[in-house]
Amino acid sequence: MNAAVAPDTKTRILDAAERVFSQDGFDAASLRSITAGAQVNLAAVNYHFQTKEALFTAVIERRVGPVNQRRLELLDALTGKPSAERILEAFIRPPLDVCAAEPSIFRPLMARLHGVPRELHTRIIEDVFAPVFHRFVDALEVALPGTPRQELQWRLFFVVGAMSQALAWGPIISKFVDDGSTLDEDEALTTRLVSFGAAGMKATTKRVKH
Amino acid sequence: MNAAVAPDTKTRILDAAERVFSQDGFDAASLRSITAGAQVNLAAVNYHFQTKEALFTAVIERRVGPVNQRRLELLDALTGKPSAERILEAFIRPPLDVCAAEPSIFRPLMARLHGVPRELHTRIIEDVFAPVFHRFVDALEVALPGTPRQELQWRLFFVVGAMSQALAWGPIISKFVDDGSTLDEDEALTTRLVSFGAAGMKATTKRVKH
DNA sequence: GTCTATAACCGGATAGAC
DNA sequence: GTCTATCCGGTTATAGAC
Repeated sequence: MNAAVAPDTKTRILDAAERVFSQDGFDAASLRSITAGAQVNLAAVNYHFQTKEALFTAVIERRVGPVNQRRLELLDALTGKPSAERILEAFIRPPLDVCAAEPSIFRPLMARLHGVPRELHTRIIEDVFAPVFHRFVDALEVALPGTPRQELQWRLFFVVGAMSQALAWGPIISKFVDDGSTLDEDEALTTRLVSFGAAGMKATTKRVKH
Repeated sequence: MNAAVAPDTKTRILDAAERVFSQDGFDAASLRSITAGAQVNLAAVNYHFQTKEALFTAVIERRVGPVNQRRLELLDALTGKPSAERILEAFIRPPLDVCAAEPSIFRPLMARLHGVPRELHTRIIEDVFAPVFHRFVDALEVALPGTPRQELQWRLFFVVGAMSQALAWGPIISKFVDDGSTLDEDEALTTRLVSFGAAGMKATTKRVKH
């Protein structure tokens, strides 16, 4: 009922922190620029979040939870014996939808989360992401019988990497892609990732020369 | 002839910087920890490299050049009408070989380079990596006729992401992979990436529901 | 070329008033 | 809950001796 009232201090800090962490990364971001953006006092962040690390964790958790929940919803909605394509789409679409909503923020934020792990990220990834990851591996095991589970795990990891790469470098990818398409955003990228990833998932491993 | 003499100041700084940047990232790394590791004075780094950014660039360039040169050598050595597998192997093997040589340093360093772009990285990537990238797209265009060049560019980008992901998270990937294989390092990872990437390259794009 | 010393500044965190 | 003021340590970069 109450339409978009002015957000409270804690929310304003989270919003501003999201912007600044996304743009500068954890180390280069300063609490001062965050509090300036949130138009709150520097001390407020310590009152509400204690430390910079805890603030970062809060920023990530606010976004990562819903994405993973949506992934599982889409996965559970698949009926029959779903193909690798449809399983991957359930995995890929939720984060890309969020990124499409506000690219300048969520794209680098997601890409950073999947980038080089800091102890900070690791806990979040392990606790929140690992269960979802394994649910999708389970589904892929049904869709692609005969492929060792371990292989499917590696390949799903590769898909995460491909997605993360597209998010991170999307804005300047035109430097590499010839035609004018700055960034076939949203739907085209999802399609590309799904068809690439599904094909990779189905690969028949050949021995490379040894 | 002269067997491994003590490296000079400039080289010691580069070596130490490589370690520290790799471990902490550009922002969190401090010149003080670098000069401590190199056992040189703080001012030496400014004398030899002027700024922290220039030092970082020098660190990257020292490693990235040889890797790309080796990539092109392997590509040129392919005879006949090489398959996507062999082309991708020429692309993937050189960086993975370097990473295998000293995993704790080069894995995160390479992964950081391909991570979220800072203005800093962007120039290096554009100048040094883009020409190599296009050479490989050329080769893939011959190997996979009928696939639009633009599509091949996106997919090679995805391969870079998969590789980068494997490098970045390799050390803790055992949290996700069920069996004990902490890290099928080196050869097995190359094989996995080549077969996954080649299959993805050959994907026939299907329309995702719209 | 390499050092010491220091400039000039910015970082996170906190104490204590209101 | 929110502010002001401040502590204290760390940062890059440079000036100038040797």
